[in-house]
Amino acid sequence: MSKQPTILDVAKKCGFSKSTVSLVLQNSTEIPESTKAEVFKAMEELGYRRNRFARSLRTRRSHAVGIIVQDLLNPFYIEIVQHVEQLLRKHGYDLIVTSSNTDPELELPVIERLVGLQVDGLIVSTMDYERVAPRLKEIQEQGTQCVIAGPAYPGIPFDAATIDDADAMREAMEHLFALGHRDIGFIWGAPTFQSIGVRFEVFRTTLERAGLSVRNEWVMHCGFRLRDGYDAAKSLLSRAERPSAVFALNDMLAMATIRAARDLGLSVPGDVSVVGVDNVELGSFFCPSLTTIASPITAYAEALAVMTLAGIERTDAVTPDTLCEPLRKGRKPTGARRERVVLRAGLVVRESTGEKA
Amino acid sequence: MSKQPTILDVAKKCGFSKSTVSLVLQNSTEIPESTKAEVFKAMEELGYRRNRFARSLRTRRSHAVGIIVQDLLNPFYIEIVQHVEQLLRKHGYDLIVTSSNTDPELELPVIERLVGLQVDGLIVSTMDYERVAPRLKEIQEQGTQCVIAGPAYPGIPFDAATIDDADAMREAMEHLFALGHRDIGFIWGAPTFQSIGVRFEVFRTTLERAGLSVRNEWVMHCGFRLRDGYDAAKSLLSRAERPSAVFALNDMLAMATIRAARDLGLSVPGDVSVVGVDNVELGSFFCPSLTTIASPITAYAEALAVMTLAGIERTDAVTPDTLCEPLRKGRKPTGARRERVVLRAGLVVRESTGEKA
DNA sequence: GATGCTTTCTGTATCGTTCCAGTAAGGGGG
DNA sequence: CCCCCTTACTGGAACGATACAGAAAGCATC
Repeated sequence: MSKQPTILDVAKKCGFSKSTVSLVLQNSTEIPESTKAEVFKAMEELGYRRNRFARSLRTRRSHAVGIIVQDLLNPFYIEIVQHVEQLLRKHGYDLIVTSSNTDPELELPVIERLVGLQVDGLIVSTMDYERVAPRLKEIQEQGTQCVIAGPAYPGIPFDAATIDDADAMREAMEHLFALGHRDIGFIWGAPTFQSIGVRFEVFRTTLERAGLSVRNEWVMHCGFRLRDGYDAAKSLLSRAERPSAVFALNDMLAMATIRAARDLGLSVPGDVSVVGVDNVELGSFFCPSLTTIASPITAYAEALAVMTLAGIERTDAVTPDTLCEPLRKGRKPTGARRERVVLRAGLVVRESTGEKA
Repeated sequence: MSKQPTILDVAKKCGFSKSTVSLVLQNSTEIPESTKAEVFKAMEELGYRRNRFARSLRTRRSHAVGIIVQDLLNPFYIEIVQHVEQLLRKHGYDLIVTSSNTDPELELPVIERLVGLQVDGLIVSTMDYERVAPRLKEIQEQGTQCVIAGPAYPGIPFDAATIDDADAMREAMEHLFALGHRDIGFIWGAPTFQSIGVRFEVFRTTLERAGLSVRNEWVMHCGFRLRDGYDAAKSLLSRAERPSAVFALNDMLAMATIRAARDLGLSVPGDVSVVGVDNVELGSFFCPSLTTIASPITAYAEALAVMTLAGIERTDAVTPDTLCEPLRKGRKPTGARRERVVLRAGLVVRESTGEKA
């Protein structure tokens, strides 16, 4: 277990001072190529590896970004995470992935864990904005860029990327109406989650505009896990009067709903039509495949990554090695002004919706 | 953006020296409770947070463990990750989750990233053991505990946890034989992945013991993604002569296979029976639900976590604050002797297998 | 009252970087 | 020849914690 070489060892080996080696490491323009080559050669020969702790201690930058999502078992979030990770890595940042596991109580503890890891940026997808916001604000004031992934009030003090699926929701409702459905149920997760509220509002207003109204006994609250969706759907669909179509808050819940219908001897879409949200890949392989609301995941992830990086670089006028030219361009240091990106979702019609029997 | 307080600030505030404050932070037994209380109070009032970089620089410990899995879109790995994470956190370690995304070429780069983060331990699920082993050995020699998650040759120089599904495979084959199946196909992922080789050997020998033999045109090689499985299954099942049952290397591939069968107008299990591996939760909600080989995920994750922690603590006779009593107990510092945990899998019969038509 | 042993606490060196002020060498201009 | 500027490099002080040797006080022992 031999000791790792340090820049001092490298310096001795190549005959320069440790300051010079450090400058080479930072890719400083003050160092001529010939010197860099010699230093790199020495590093190579010694198997030198930069010590991240020392660097971070000195620079107060970890070059890591944390993301907290609601449920890693939902492929939707995995896809986002993977895209964000790729983009961040291109700019020299690592992504640390965490999840609250659909438990609102865990959100703050998980955020604390990431703060403990001293990330430079934080991407937060929360189920309970009101609860985490005060702490996030503190964190942001301490110099850590915070970005909200998900619905955001107009005036919030964070950069945010939002998927606006109101139009897609309306489109989905029109789609169901066109197929003859009038009796539509709604299966949703924890009521605190803001975007759900938005979706439910669209659900209500669209129904009302069509001369219908929400039937409360067809609105099921449940958790976000498959089991929760299954139980909720089963109890919804075994009612004496049951809806002919069901809106599920995400594709996982939609699949569970279909399974529940099948277990009750109902066919999908013959007896019940089901619409999901997220367009996870598995939904197109499910039998029947899911009609769902598709979000522009790549663009969403990109927005999150870019805002995070921009925020980190902005608050950081000091260290030149963290500078990312492509990001700097076109961005004035707006200071308190917050960025807001809104992306539109669309409807994908597949097998799980059909004409009312 | 005020500066974070340091132990020096805390020391000044409560009138002790920074050494004392540090000892309190390390929960040293040398400090009386009364003093600890005073110090904690000062910390509280200042909003002190321990600086991880400084600590890690000094102690050469990051209190972080890295895990690299093959595919985060496969819930099997997510479940493992979640369990491992919980256990590690109980002992004060963070888990950093990464994935090679089923690309063997990415395994080494991802490992390098984790090394760059200076994790104390590394849990590796590799698709190509031969390729990563030399590097892992180096890493281990530098003092980072490496644990292999997955198949492992008897003499390998790493701790390892393995799921032995040979018996379950045989059981599954017997199950298919009992249902009248003689023509069985095999859909597998990248051929380098060691456990697949094991499974295929069991497949072959079981067939041969039943007086049958492997038909090469029914053995499909494909990647691990849903799309790959779908394409492979479609081409397999559209052969003039097709198998009446198909073994898929994991549940994702099994679901894709079922979808492919359906798209070819074949019913499952009417025309084709399908067996998967992993027992992911979604498999029981799929229509038809999956017959699959179930691994003891919790025990597996626990084995991985415990071996990782034990290895970290073992190589680390110095710092008392990393000591974990429950782990130390019953473990002698065996030095070079490597731990090996083997867990047995079992068959879960559900709807996707049935009598041969 | 000198000695030794705890218990409780402290001063200082150290971890491996980066930052900053500054130096030495070389060249050009007056 | 002196001055100034640029280029290439360097020494030493941080960063915020832990490690270690040792000090001071209290008490028991002989």
